[in-house]
Amino acid sequence: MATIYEVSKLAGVSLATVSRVMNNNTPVKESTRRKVLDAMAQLDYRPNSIAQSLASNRSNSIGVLVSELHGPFYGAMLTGIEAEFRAAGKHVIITAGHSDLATEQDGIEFLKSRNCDALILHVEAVSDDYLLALAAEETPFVLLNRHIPAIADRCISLNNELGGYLATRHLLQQGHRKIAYIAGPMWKTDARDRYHGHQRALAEYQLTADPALFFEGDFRETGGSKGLESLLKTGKTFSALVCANDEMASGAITAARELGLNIPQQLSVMGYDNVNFAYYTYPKLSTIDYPISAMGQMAARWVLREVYQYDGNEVQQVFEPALISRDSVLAV
Amino acid sequence: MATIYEVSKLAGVSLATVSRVMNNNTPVKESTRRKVLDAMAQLDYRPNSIAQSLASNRSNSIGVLVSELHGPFYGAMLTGIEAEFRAAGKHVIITAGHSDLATEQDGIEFLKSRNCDALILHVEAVSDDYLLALAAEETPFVLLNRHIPAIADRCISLNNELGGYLATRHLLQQGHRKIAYIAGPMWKTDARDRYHGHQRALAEYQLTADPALFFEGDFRETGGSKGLESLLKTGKTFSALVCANDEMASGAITAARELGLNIPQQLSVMGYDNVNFAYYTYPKLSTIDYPISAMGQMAARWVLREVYQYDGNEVQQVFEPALISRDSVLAV
DNA sequence: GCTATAAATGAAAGCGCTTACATTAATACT
DNA sequence: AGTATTAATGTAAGCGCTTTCATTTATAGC
Repeated sequence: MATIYEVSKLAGVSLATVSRVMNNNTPVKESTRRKVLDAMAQLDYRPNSIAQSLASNRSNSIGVLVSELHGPFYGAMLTGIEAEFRAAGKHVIITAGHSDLATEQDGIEFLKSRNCDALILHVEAVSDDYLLALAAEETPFVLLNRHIPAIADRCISLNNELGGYLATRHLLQQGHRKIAYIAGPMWKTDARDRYHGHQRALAEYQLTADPALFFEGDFRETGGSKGLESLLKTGKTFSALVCANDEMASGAITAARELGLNIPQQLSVMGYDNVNFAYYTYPKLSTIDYPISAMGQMAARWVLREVYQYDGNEVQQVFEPALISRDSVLAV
Repeated sequence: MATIYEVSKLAGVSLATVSRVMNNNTPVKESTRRKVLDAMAQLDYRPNSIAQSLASNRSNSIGVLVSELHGPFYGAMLTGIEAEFRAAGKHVIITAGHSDLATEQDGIEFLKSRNCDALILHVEAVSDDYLLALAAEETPFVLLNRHIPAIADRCISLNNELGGYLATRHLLQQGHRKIAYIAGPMWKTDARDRYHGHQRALAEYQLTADPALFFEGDFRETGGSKGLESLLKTGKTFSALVCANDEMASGAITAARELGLNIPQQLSVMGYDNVNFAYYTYPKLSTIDYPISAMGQMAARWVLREVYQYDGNEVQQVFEPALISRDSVLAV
């Protein structure tokens, strides 16, 4: 592999000049540039990105930490991120945090140790304080799907409250009045926000959430099935169920089917996230769209702007969810 | 950030010695090692991985190219890969090829330019010749889900023929005799192999595939729905349908439902891949398990062995698919 | 044509490590 | 004790670039 030195020799210029035409950050006479470019082509020269990084103190790599690499949600997010960076010639180092405190912290350390120029974090287990401390360090980062007021400018998040509101309002508009709710773990902000939206929609209809029709799930399929069973056992009737995410909605639907409950005829169900498989369930799940891919892309843009001084596109920090009406909700 | 130089000064040893305790590739007296370790701890020293890479000509990074970052399939694969490398302190650079020739080639160039020590490729559009040429270059790589005889030692693939065989045999064992087939694009090896397996199973029952009951799909949902409609239009009857992947099976099931066909009572359906959502369909999809996560992990091991001289675990190159029997197939 | 200023280029010092080679310290053997 | 080995450590030359600062070359102004 040819080095910059050989290029400079062949072109009859100094190392510095070759470097200049590569980075074109300093004016170079057109004729000189030509010579250098020709020499590069002739030698099939490719700059050594490691050496560039060492000398410039820029790795051109961005660390991304997500909870899981698989699953419908994170894939979409990574797609948005990667596409944006690839176009900019930056590369993405990924790692998984598995929603576990130690693993997330390790992951962040790992990425820092790889000299990432910036980090995009989708962390759940790590505390606000930890992130605040991290913000005081030199590695810049953006938070996806998390809102910490003190560092709001580094947060890209969804208006979860609005999504919760939209889901329940949809049900109310379809005539439902007795609406059960299966929440996510209430220690998670997004779970709480979604529930608050639910309450707000109810309030608009002069209703309040019935504690008996509330179940705290775990955002996983079994949370939905167990939730539905538990809800049914209370003896309280309800004509609709909103689940705080699609996995739980799917679990609830499956459980309902096993109990001989017809969906949506006997029970309308709303999901949340609009994850890929929401389209594959039967009936097709009505849900709230979470524009996660766009949000990933926006996180990438944030980095491009703040870290690499790209200008252009404004960064949107708060995203709006949207109602996706499919077949799991019936008017009553 | 402290450098190796400061550590060496504090510990009262030379740079080389510090380097030695870091890499422990050369014996260092225990007392010296202690001093160095203490100094490191005291300074909160973290080696600069870029500098290490430049000096050692090893980037400790592995490039991974997959068709898509989202989707049920690749996520599982990435999980397997990342977990293995993370444990080894290597990091993974990912990029997407989108099953497109130019994008795949670009992606490979991109990864090479990032000084990856090795590449793990899941490529579809790029030709065998291209890969053969790549094999002649210096960057080592493994191919996932592709088999090229001339470089068989770098290929990790599934016995697709066996999977096709298992799917159809399952149907035959359940008493089905008229079996329709929706294939993937027949220019893809895996699509062809799966179909050959189908034929072999039929042959064992003294049957041959009826061309009228064959449809070439595209591995996507619409391929399944269009396939089923087309198959139905021929007027030929069939009691079972095997689809060359789960997406198409899901499309076929949805189309069937819209046409008032009961699954599995009136038509048994087999999928292929055992992708995450196969569990969320209704009825739950009987399918062929593709151990893609394990295969990703194995690709990582290949790299660890061949490139980083890890010993231990043998690398398994050909994987066996397995039948997953769920609810979309009924005995007749 | 000569100086003042601006534009283009070059020289060389790092960036923070690894590693071949040289040197010194420790151990073994007579 | 003195030499031969072996083990442990140090010295210093890179790895392939970027970038500051100095120098040279071109342009302008008189």
